Amino acid sequence: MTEPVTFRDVKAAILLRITRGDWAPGTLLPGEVEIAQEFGCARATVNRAMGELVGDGIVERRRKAGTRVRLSPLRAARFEIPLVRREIEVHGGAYGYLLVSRAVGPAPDGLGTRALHLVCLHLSDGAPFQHEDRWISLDALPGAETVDFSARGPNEWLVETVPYSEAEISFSATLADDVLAAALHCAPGAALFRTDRTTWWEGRALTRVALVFRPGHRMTTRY
Amino acid sequence: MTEPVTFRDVKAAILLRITRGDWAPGTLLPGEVEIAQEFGCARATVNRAMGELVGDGIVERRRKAGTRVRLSPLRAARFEIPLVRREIEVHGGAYGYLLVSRAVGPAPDGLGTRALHLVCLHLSDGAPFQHEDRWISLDALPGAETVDFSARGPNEWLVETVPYSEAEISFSATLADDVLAAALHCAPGAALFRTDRTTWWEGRALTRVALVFRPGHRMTTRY
DNA sequence: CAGTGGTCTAGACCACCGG
DNA sequence: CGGTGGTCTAGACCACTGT
Repeated sequence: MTEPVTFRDVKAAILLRITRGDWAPGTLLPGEVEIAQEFGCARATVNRAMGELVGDGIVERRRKAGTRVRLSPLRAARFEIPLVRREIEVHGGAYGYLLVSRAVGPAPDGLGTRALHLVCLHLSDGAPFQHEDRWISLDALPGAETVDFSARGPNEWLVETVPYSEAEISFSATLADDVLAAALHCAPGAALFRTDRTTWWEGRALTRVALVFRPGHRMTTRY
Repeated sequence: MTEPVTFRDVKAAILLRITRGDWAPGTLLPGEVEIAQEFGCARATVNRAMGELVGDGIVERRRKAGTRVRLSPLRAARFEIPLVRREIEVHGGAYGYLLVSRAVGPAPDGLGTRALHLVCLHLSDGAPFQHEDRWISLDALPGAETVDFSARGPNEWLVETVPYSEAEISFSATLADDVLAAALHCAPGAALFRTDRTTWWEGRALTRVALVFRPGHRMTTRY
């Protein structure tokens, strides 16, 4: 018996030809049957390898047209969005939490009629790490009104309560106003990294949060 | 003939049970054979559906142990990193480019010995959109020294020359100093969104770039 | 219309790892 | 050890879409 050819073998071989320049951007690749013959494997194996190359943004495929090397490779970066507690603990810090304010009132746009407004602070080794300004829709999550958020952050409660939801997230830069500067122990006018996230479940907006990090924070990934 | 059950059907059905709470976080799911029987399909179909759920961070699988709903769902966001030109044109702007300065000198850390230092500006409808400060290793890419970057940005040349490379990217916030403020037509002290990227090919660092966007820039995605 | 990729099936073998 | 998922195969049908 000869070793079976795995889809990883095929993927690596194809990728090598592309990165080496044998198959330049725009090139039309041979069909699946032909490649399968060349490698001595089943067409399904080639199909899986190609599927991954599509996912990696290396090639494009269209029925009848065939498979082409993308003209310019699709650059996509994947960021994991950890819970603050985990993020701090992974970096070796001791996690701390502080509820700054809590109020119930009319909801801001898109969150229904009534909402809970929470402001909290997440600490690493006692020093401010992240400032959280959150609205929770009481129309969608009435239970939130009676939860005690003085010892544990709302994000942890939300993850338990509605673990699988849709979200939109955006990154931006913001200036430290007096409130943020006081909370994060930095100078007013500092540049801060900011994350905004809105979360839906079954089409209803549940919560909207603005997270502002202490100065110097970075989000990093490889691709 | 009855309709064939697709892997999408299976994935959607499983996902529904999880989001509905029938299968709470931590639950052990039935084995592939059992699910295949329930849905009246081949095991391979279930396997593919489960594979996607793993990729989406919904479940975890281990041989012998079986498939479990993740305790806390893995939150990951995927951002596409477009060429500036495309990013501007997609938003309906007319792309413009300006080479601000060009110099050859000793390379900064990690880029070898000699490097090309370029500063450029990318414009949308004539207004500054992004400031680019780039180093290109002349050890790794000697050809860059003779390229004319006065009419076209170095990113476009790089994409053609080394289309498939490894990169590390990070996002942060930065303050507008006098140079940035002048380039981006904003007030000194404004908060600006910044991207840093280092690119390797076959283990050698090729280029390092800092991209600073005009005030108010956001990076957004859904997940 | 015809050629390409997309998917399903039924069966098989195997690697891994929990009990 | 034995049960689970991981993968390969050979074959088939079909959807899409360029020519």
